[in-house]
Amino acid sequence: MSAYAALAEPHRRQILDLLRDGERPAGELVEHLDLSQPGVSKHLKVLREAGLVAVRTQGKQRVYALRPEPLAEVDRWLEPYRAFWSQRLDALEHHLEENP
Amino acid sequence: MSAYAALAEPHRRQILDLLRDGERPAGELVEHLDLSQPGVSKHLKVLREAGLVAVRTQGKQRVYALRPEPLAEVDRWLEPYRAFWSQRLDALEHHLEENP
DNA sequence: AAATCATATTTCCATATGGAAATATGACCA
DNA sequence: TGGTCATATTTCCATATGGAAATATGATTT
Repeated sequence: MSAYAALAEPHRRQILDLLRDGERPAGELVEHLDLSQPGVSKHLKVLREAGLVAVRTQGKQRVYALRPEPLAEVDRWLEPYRAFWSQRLDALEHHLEENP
Repeated sequence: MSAYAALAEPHRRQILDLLRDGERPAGELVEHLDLSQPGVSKHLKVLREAGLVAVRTQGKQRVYALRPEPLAEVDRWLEPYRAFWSQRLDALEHHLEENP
Protein backbone atom coordinates (compact mmCIF):
# COMPACT_ATOMS: atom_id res chain seq x y z
CA MET A 1 0.00 0.00 0.00
CA SER A 2 1.20 3.50 -0.81
CA ALA A 3 2.03 5.97 1.93
CA TYR A 4 -0.89 8.11 0.76
CA ALA A 5 -3.32 5.24 1.18
CA ALA A 6 -1.85 4.35 4.55
CA LEU A 7 -2.47 7.89 5.76
CA ALA A 8 -6.11 7.76 4.70
CA GLU A 9 -7.04 6.00 7.96
CA PRO A 10 -7.22 8.34 10.99
CA HIS A 11 -6.07 5.68 13.46
CA ARG A 12 -2.97 5.12 11.42
CA ARG A 13 -2.12 8.82 11.47
CA GLN A 14 -2.67 8.72 15.20
CA ILE A 15 -0.23 5.83 15.52
CA LEU A 16 2.38 7.80 13.64
CA ASP A 17 1.74 10.81 15.85
CA LEU A 18 2.34 8.65 18.91
CA LEU A 19 5.57 7.34 17.45
CA ARG A 20 6.86 10.85 16.92
CA ASP A 21 7.60 10.93 20.64
CA GLY A 22 9.81 7.88 20.26
CA GLU A 23 9.45 4.18 19.76
CA ARG A 24 6.82 2.24 21.66
CA PRO A 25 5.79 -1.38 22.08
CA ALA A 26 2.56 -2.37 20.37
CA GLY A 27 0.76 -2.74 23.67
CA GLU A 28 1.38 0.85 24.56
CA LEU A 29 -0.20 1.88 21.28
CA VAL A 30 -3.23 -0.25 22.08
CA GLU A 31 -3.62 1.58 25.40
CA HIS A 32 -3.72 4.93 23.64
CA LEU A 33 -5.93 4.05 20.72
CA ASP A 34 -9.52 3.13 21.58
CA LEU A 35 -9.23 0.14 19.29
CA SER A 36 -8.94 -3.57 19.97
CA GLN A 37 -5.53 -5.21 20.08
CA PRO A 38 -6.10 -7.05 16.78
CA GLY A 39 -7.29 -3.82 15.26
CA VAL A 40 -4.10 -2.02 16.16
CA SER A 41 -2.05 -4.96 14.97
CA LYS A 42 -3.74 -4.86 11.58
CA HIS A 43 -3.05 -1.17 11.17
CA LEU A 44 0.55 -1.71 12.20
CA LYS A 45 0.86 -4.29 9.48
CA VAL A 46 -0.35 -1.78 6.91
CA LEU A 47 2.07 0.82 8.20
CA ARG A 48 4.90 -1.72 8.04
CA GLU A 49 4.08 -2.62 4.46
CA ALA A 50 4.00 1.06 3.55
CA GLY A 51 7.45 1.44 5.09
CA LEU A 52 6.17 3.97 7.61
CA VAL A 53 7.19 2.03 10.70
CA ALA A 54 9.85 -0.51 11.60
CA VAL A 55 9.59 -3.25 14.23
CA ARG A 56 12.18 -4.63 16.54
CA THR A 57 11.65 -7.54 18.89
CA GLN A 58 12.67 -6.87 22.45
CA GLY A 59 11.89 -9.70 24.80
CA LYS A 60 8.24 -10.53 24.24
CA GLN A 61 7.52 -7.06 23.09
CA ARG A 62 7.46 -5.72 19.55
CA VAL A 63 8.79 -2.21 19.58
CA TYR A 64 7.65 0.08 16.80
CA ALA A 65 9.51 3.08 15.47
CA LEU A 66 8.69 5.73 12.93
CA ARG A 67 10.25 5.53 9.46
CA PRO A 68 9.72 8.97 7.99
CA GLU A 69 11.05 8.35 4.47
CA PRO A 70 7.67 7.74 2.83
CA LEU A 71 6.38 10.90 4.45
CA ALA A 72 9.22 12.77 2.83
CA GLU A 73 7.91 11.61 -0.51
CA VAL A 74 4.45 12.93 0.33
CA ASP A 75 6.09 16.15 1.37
CA ARG A 76 7.83 16.42 -1.99
CA TRP A 77 4.55 15.86 -3.78
CA LEU A 78 3.01 18.62 -1.73
CA GLU A 79 5.88 20.96 -2.44
CA PRO A 80 4.63 22.62 -5.64
CA TYR A 81 1.24 23.21 -4.03
CA ARG A 82 2.71 25.26 -1.25
CA ALA A 83 2.91 28.28 -3.51
CA PHE A 84 -0.88 28.23 -3.60
CA TRP A 85 -1.38 29.09 0.03
CA SER A 86 1.88 30.64 1.15
CA GLN A 87 1.04 33.90 -0.61
CA ARG A 88 -2.41 35.38 -0.70
CA LEU A 89 -4.25 32.94 -2.89
CA ASP A 90 -6.30 35.19 -5.12
CA ALA A 91 -3.47 37.56 -5.79
CA LEU A 92 -1.17 34.74 -6.73
CA GLU A 93 -3.58 33.09 -9.08
CA HIS A 94 -4.20 36.36 -10.76
CA HIS A 95 -0.51 36.92 -11.13
CA LEU A 96 0.06 33.48 -12.64
CA GLU A 97 -2.73 33.95 -15.13
CA GLU A 98 -1.33 37.21 -16.31
CA ASN A 99 2.28 36.04 -16.38
CA PRO A 100 2.18 32.46 -17.55
CA MET B 1 -14.31 12.20 2.50
CA SER B 2 -11.18 13.59 4.13
CA ALA B 3 -8.43 15.16 2.06
CA TYR B 4 -6.13 12.33 3.12
CA ALA B 5 -8.53 9.73 1.79
CA ALA B 6 -9.04 11.68 -1.41
CA LEU B 7 -5.29 11.67 -2.02
CA ALA B 8 -5.10 7.91 -1.60
CA GLU B 9 -6.16 7.40 -5.22
CA PRO B 10 -3.37 8.03 -7.77
CA HIS B 11 -5.71 9.32 -10.49
CA ARG B 12 -7.02 11.92 -8.09
CA ARG B 13 -3.52 13.16 -7.33
CA GLN B 14 -2.92 13.29 -11.06
CA ILE B 15 -6.02 15.42 -11.52
CA LEU B 16 -4.76 17.86 -8.90
CA ASP B 17 -1.37 17.94 -10.59
CA LEU B 18 -3.07 18.85 -13.86
CA LEU B 19 -5.01 21.61 -12.17
CA ARG B 20 -1.85 23.16 -10.81
CA ASP B 21 -1.28 24.56 -14.30
CA GLY B 22 -4.63 26.31 -14.13
CA GLU B 23 -8.28 25.49 -14.39
CA ARG B 24 -9.51 23.05 -16.99
CA PRO B 25 -12.82 21.74 -18.25
CA ALA B 26 -13.62 18.16 -17.29
CA GLY B 27 -13.21 16.96 -20.85
CA GLU B 28 -9.63 18.11 -20.94
CA LEU B 29 -8.94 16.09 -17.83
CA VAL B 30 -10.47 13.05 -19.48
CA GLU B 31 -8.10 13.45 -22.42
CA HIS B 32 -5.09 13.39 -20.12
CA LEU B 33 -6.14 10.61 -17.83
CA ASP B 34 -6.39 7.14 -19.38
CA LEU B 35 -9.73 6.73 -17.66
CA SER B 36 -13.28 6.73 -18.96
CA GLN B 37 -15.34 9.92 -18.81
CA PRO B 38 -17.59 8.55 -16.06
CA GLY B 39 -14.52 7.45 -14.17
CA VAL B 40 -13.06 10.93 -14.20
CA SER B 41 -16.40 12.41 -13.26
CA LYS B 42 -16.63 10.15 -10.24
CA HIS B 43 -13.19 11.14 -9.05
CA LEU B 44 -14.03 14.78 -9.56
CA LYS B 45 -17.03 14.31 -7.35
CA VAL B 46 -14.85 12.93 -4.59
CA LEU B 47 -12.43 15.81 -4.97
CA ARG B 48 -15.31 18.26 -4.84
CA GLU B 49 -16.68 16.72 -1.67
CA ALA B 50 -13.24 16.86 -0.10
CA GLY B 51 -13.06 20.55 -0.99
CA LEU B 52 -10.01 20.05 -3.17
CA VAL B 53 -11.55 21.41 -6.36
CA ALA B 54 -14.24 23.89 -7.28
CA VAL B 55 -16.44 23.83 -10.37
CA ARG B 56 -17.79 26.62 -12.44
CA THR B 57 -20.16 26.24 -15.35
CA GLN B 58 -19.08 27.94 -18.51
CA GLY B 59 -21.35 27.30 -21.43
CA LYS B 60 -21.75 23.57 -21.63
CA GLN B 61 -18.44 23.00 -19.99
CA ARG B 62 -17.71 22.44 -16.35
CA VAL B 63 -14.46 24.12 -15.50
CA TYR B 64 -12.51 22.75 -12.56
CA ALA B 65 -10.05 24.65 -10.42
CA LEU B 66 -7.76 23.67 -7.61
CA ARG B 67 -8.74 24.52 -4.04
CA PRO B 68 -5.56 24.10 -2.04
CA GLU B 69 -6.91 24.69 1.48
CA PRO B 70 -7.33 21.03 2.41
CA LEU B 71 -3.79 20.40 1.24
CA ALA B 72 -2.62 23.06 3.62
CA GLU B 73 -4.13 21.03 6.41
CA VAL B 74 -2.21 17.96 5.29
CA ASP B 75 0.88 20.11 5.15
CA ARG B 76 0.33 21.21 8.73
CA TRP B 77 -0.03 17.61 9.84
CA LEU B 78 3.21 16.79 8.11
CA GLU B 79 4.99 19.73 9.69
CA PRO B 80 6.26 18.09 12.89
CA TYR B 81 7.57 15.15 10.88
CA ARG B 82 9.83 17.32 8.81
CA ALA B 83 12.38 17.40 11.58
CA PHE B 84 12.85 13.68 11.03
CA TRP B 85 14.32 13.98 7.59
CA SER B 86 15.57 17.53 7.32
CA GLN B 87 18.63 16.69 9.41
CA ARG B 88 20.55 13.46 9.06
CA LEU B 89 18.11 10.97 10.43
CA ASP B 90 20.31 8.74 12.56
CA ALA B 91 22.13 11.61 14.15
CA LEU B 92 18.89 13.33 15.00
CA GLU B 93 17.30 10.28 16.55
CA HIS B 94 20.39 9.72 18.60
CA HIS B 95 20.35 13.29 19.74
CA LEU B 96 16.70 13.13 20.77
CA GLU B 97 17.22 9.95 22.73
CA GLU B 98 20.07 11.46 24.69
CA ASN B 99 18.35 14.80 25.23
CA PRO B 100 14.69 13.99 25.76
C1' DA C 1 7.96 -28.91 29.10
C1' DA C 2 4.05 -26.27 30.56
C1' DA C 3 2.16 -21.91 31.45
C1' DT C 4 1.96 -17.16 30.46
C1' DC C 5 2.48 -12.80 28.23
C1' DA C 6 2.53 -9.86 24.09
C1' DT C 7 1.26 -9.66 19.69
C1' DA C 8 0.02 -11.43 15.12
C1' DT C 9 -3.10 -13.83 12.08
C1' DT C 10 -7.45 -15.66 10.63
C1' DT C 11 -12.30 -15.64 10.01
C1' DC C 12 -16.48 -13.43 9.48
C1' DC C 13 -19.31 -9.71 8.20
C1' DA C 14 -20.89 -5.27 6.62
C1' DT C 15 -19.69 -1.55 4.00
C1' DA C 16 -16.91 1.22 0.70
C1' DT C 17 -14.48 1.58 -3.60
C1' DG C 18 -13.06 1.59 -8.41
C1' DG C 19 -14.10 0.62 -13.14
C1' DA C 20 -17.14 -0.33 -17.19
C1' DA C 21 -21.37 0.35 -19.43
C1' DA C 22 -25.67 2.47 -19.88
C1' DT C 23 -28.50 6.27 -19.06
C1' DA C 24 -29.79 10.90 -17.55
C1' DT C 25 -29.24 15.91 -17.23
C1' DG C 26 -28.41 20.58 -18.50
C1' DA C 27 -26.81 24.12 -21.66
C1' DC C 28 -26.66 25.69 -26.14
C1' DC C 29 -27.96 25.76 -31.08
C1' DA C 30 -30.81 25.11 -35.24
C1' DT D 1 -39.02 22.55 -29.66
C1' DG D 2 -35.86 19.05 -31.06
C1' DG D 3 -31.11 17.91 -31.35
C1' DT D 4 -26.43 17.81 -29.89
C1' DC D 5 -22.54 18.40 -26.89
C1' DA D 6 -20.36 18.00 -22.31
C1' DT D 7 -20.70 16.00 -18.20
C1' DA D 8 -22.99 13.75 -14.31
C1' DT D 9 -25.40 9.90 -12.29
C1' DT D 10 -26.86 5.19 -11.94
C1' DT D 11 -26.26 0.34 -12.14
C1' DC D 12 -23.62 -3.61 -11.89
C1' DC D 13 -19.78 -6.24 -10.41
C1' DA D 14 -15.49 -7.57 -8.31
C1' DT D 15 -12.45 -6.46 -4.89
C1' DA D 16 -10.65 -4.04 -0.74
C1' DT D 17 -11.32 -2.42 3.89
C1' DG D 18 -12.31 -1.92 8.80
C1' DG D 19 -13.85 -3.91 13.02
C1' DA D 20 -15.03 -7.75 16.29
C1' DA D 21 -14.12 -12.24 17.88
C1' DA D 22 -11.53 -16.29 18.03
C1' DT D 23 -7.30 -18.48 17.47
C1' DA D 24 -2.32 -18.97 16.66
C1' DT D 25 2.56 -17.82 17.37
C1' DG D 26 6.84 -16.76 19.59
C1' DA D 27 9.46 -15.37 23.54
C1' DT D 28 9.97 -15.78 28.44
C1' DT D 29 9.36 -17.72 32.93
C1' DT D 30 8.74 -21.48 36.13
